[in-house]
Amino acid sequence: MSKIITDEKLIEEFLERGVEAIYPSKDAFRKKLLSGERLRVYQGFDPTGPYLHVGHAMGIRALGILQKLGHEVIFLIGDYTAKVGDPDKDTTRKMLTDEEIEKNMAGWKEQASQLVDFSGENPVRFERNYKWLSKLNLNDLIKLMSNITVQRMLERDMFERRIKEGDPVGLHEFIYPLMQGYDGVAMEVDMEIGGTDQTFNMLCGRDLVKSYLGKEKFVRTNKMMDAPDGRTMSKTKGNGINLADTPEDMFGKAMAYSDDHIISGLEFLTNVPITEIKRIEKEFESGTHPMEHKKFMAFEIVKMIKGEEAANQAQEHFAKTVQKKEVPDVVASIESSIEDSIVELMVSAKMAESKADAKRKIQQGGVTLDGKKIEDINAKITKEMDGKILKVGKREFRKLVVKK
RNA sequence: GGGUCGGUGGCGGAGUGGUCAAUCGCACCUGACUGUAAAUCAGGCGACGUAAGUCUACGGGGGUUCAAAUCCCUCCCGGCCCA
Repeated sequence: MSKIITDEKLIEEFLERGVEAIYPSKDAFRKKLLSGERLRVYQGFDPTGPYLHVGHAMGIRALGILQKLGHEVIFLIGDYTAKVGDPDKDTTRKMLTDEEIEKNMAGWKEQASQLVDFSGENPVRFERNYKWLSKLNLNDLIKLMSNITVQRMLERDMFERRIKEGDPVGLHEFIYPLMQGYDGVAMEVDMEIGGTDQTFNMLCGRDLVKSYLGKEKFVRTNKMMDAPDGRTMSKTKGNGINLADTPEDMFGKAMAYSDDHIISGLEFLTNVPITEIKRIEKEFESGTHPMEHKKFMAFEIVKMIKGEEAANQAQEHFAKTVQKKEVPDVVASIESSIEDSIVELMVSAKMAESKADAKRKIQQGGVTLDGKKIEDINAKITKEMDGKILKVGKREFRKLVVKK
């Protein structure tokens, strides 16, 4: 059992950065953290997609702070709840099969381990809610349901809207908040962390913990960061900056944010001190070039997840390939033989989806060899091409290795 | 159980016998431009084929027809209303 630390700086960091609200209040939770009591905290993740993204990183990093403070941290995988599907804004989600869930879960530990520690003397623990939810019987369910009123469910604006517009609302969707809330009961937690989209579910759970265990479950809601395309970042849509992305991709995706996301990006997705961010915000207003700030943000995002060295490399890569349009330092090579067709080579190297796609790319002028456009869709590999760089689109580079 | 509407490409959603590989929007791809992988603009977007064309595809199966996503039969699935 590890010692509880009451480092005020870390505590303030936990209470402030990226936080929308803490229930019942920040002060109450600060007091709790300072009390020396060891708390059990968790965040749940539904395995609806294979990749965690930087939005999840906000919560995971918050868990990491509590881990450092010596508290007991649980990384909950909602393998059972994912089967029901959290009610979406306007659609009923389809239920996932076991295989899909297993597939999506693979690699999560690795992705999350960039921000929390799954080993050491106070390791973050994995749980799966299948363990307890699958055992609930009808009596248990009825008891659970008696804690929440239909009125409260219907109040949820998402349901309200769907009903008004004649969109279907599955009855099982009402059970979702109860199941999520029961997780907290089963694990006897003191706090749950989640995005603001989880507020309703988490507060239902707070009531359940109070009623079943007679104690307070604190709730921290995180502000939500948009994806670079301006929509909400989502595992299902796959539009986020993923924790499993290469540093180069992360950097590039971060640079795709519009300028007005820079400040919130710095606050939510990096470790840059809040005071520093305030300073940048001021500088921003006085008219420094946003590009520099955005690069700084991209750099810091990569640094937080992948480390400083990777961030440096990613930045260099971006400057080279995107800004100067040069060939990057490290290029994967592909083997080919003389007389192979370029088109087929592109397909086998996954630079095009099909031969038709490859031909289209050539016809549209998107394929170059050492900077020279390939015009002929029937072009064949020659021995002169050995060692040259084949480029497809803006950022696909392969070095040709021609076997004699 | 009764009535009714519907199941079309990754998604949304047109299309009701040939001119449909299927309007359009989103997503995606390529190009131009840009501080940016943003925005904008242009083009593309089933597969195979240099092409003519061929094949596969409009919930599943069967049928009518010279010809079906479109008509008929049947099965499966869903919405809404009534009981």
